[in-house]
Amino acid sequence: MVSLKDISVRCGVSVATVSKALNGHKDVSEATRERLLKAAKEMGYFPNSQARALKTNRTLNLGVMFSDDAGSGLTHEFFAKVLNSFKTEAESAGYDITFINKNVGRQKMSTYEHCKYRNVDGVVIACTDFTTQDVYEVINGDIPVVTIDHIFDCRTAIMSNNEKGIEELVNYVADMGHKRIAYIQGNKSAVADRRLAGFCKACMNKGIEVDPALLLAGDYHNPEKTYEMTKELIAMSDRPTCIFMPDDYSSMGGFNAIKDSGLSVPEDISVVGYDGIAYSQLLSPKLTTYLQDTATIGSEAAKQLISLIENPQTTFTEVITVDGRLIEGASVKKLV
Amino acid sequence: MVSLKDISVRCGVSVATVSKALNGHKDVSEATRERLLKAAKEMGYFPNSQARALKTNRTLNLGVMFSDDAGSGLTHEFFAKVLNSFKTEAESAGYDITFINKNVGRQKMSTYEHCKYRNVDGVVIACTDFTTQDVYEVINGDIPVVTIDHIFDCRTAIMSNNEKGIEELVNYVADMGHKRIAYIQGNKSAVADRRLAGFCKACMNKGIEVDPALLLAGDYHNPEKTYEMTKELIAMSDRPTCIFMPDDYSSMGGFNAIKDSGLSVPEDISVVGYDGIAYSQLLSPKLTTYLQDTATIGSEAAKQLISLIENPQTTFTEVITVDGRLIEGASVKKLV
DNA sequence: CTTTATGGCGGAAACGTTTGAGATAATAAA
DNA sequence: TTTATTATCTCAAACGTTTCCGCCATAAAG
Repeated sequence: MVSLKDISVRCGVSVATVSKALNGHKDVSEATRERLLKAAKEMGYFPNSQARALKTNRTLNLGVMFSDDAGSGLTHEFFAKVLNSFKTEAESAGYDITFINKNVGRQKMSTYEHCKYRNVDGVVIACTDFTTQDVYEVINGDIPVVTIDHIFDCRTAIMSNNEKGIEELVNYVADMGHKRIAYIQGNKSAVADRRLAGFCKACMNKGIEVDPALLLAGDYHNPEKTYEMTKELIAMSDRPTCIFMPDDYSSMGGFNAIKDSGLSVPEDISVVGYDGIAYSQLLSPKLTTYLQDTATIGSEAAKQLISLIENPQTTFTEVITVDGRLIEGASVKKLV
Repeated sequence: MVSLKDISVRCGVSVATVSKALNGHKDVSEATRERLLKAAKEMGYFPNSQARALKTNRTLNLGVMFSDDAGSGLTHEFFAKVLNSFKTEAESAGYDITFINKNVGRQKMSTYEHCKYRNVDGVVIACTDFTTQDVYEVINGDIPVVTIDHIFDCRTAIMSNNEKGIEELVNYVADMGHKRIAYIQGNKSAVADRRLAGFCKACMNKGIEVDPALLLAGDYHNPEKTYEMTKELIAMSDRPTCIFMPDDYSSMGGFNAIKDSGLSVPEDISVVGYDGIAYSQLLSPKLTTYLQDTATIGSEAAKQLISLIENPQTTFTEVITVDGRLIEGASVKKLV
């Protein structure tokens, strides 16, 4: 690999001058700067990121912390889309991304230690259990952090507007004439709490009674569980006319439960999802759901994180809320 | 951050000795080694990966090169699963992974230059157009490379056994009594070629005529296109009794086309997919498809790549074929 | 008792950068 | 003419490792 030294000997200047020229310092003449830039390009020079990092304590690397359990993680469309957008934004600012985890390799280390070892400039935490020791360590550490869909004190958070999303769905469903609305919730988490709050609030506003019997505890991303819950709801004496599923993916379980009961969507029972994944619009009937703005969530997370990194003095933390958009499918029937 | 030097002054030995003790060199007594290890642990020492990389020219970082266009990349379940498995295997060997691309950040650089800049120890290439300049540069470079689902001379490749997969599907369908089988292919690529070869071969073996009119050019991961193609097939005077879809995701388009034509699966027309994604088993009827062994593909890619890295002398390149498994759903009807 | 091996350790250079402090020369001000 | 200022560049240290080489004991061999 061609180094600063190679350029310096070729051009008859010192290494320092080359470094300064390439980094745009002002104490090098325009003439030599151009000469050096030209030589660097010709020789195919690229800075050695490790050497630079060693000296500057900046790696231009962003850590991504998430749960790679089956069902969440990379194969989760929401996370994949957020990550993709995060990646694009980060890269345009010159940052690369590295997956951070409890590395079980040669050295056993915690997630936070992993961050330190790799010297990431910042970390984004998403789609994971936020109540673990590993997360706390990172949150309490001295590395810039942005969280997605979870709020910690003194840390910037990007929040998908789950409350508003559910509210819009409730309003839509209510306007279609539904009164008995069931809600199969996702697993206990900040997101689930906010959705539930939105659900109750919107129901109140629409004058719809929230029957506790219709609030079931389900799981995100778990069609089997959702199948069961849906069956339970169907078996009820005064069955709901509409079911809120934990998310689009799970809703497939709900669809099947309904079908297996000899009923159909939306004639006999209406269904709404959440997420707006691609598949939801390939179903028939198309699913009425709430599309989370993953592009904005990801890019905003990257922007905020980079801002924290590049302005270390800012102790100011923000909570940024990202709205989504209701997608009207054909899974909710208009009641007379 | 605590460094070797910190440990050395605390324990009254030289930096060199600490380094050697921690790296398991033999020229340090068992007594001092233990003393130093203990101190290192107490002080919370972790090696500085950049400094180490600078000296050893090994970063313990693996580059992942893929296409992040919409439709492929992270949101593609096949790739996501392969990546996840690759990641797990790599991490257990102490490697982290970094996404490699044409970085458009501060410095404009090609993918290969990006590899050099980040000093990745090796690169895996998957799910991308293998005929681009960017890929050639990497293939012809001096970094260890493993490719997935594409074979280059002198480079190790992991191949999902597409040929066998299609063959098994054809055999299954033939055994169910089908004679007129249509095949909507994916976009022109090595994978598509192999699948077509498998298709033709298996048909011959089963004594089934391959009607060119039933071999349509479609796209992978494109339900809309598949919808159209399926419509065309349905409109034919002597309509096929079974359709091979490009992949499971696309098959949703096929399902909808059939439904929209007032027909149903599998009563009127049978369907098989490819990939074995989670959704395929949530459809009703469940899709008969071929599950690619993404876990093995990913982990094998990592193992091979690491082996190439850690045994630099081996000029030996392999092509490793990974079989999958047919999943029998209910989308193929048994003909009398 | 001298030589030779060996086990344990330290010195120091090197990897490729960045950066503040100095050096030099030219220019401007006094 | 002297002094101050500026522009341009070099020196050298530093970042945290690894590793070759050499040193010094002690032990084994002659």
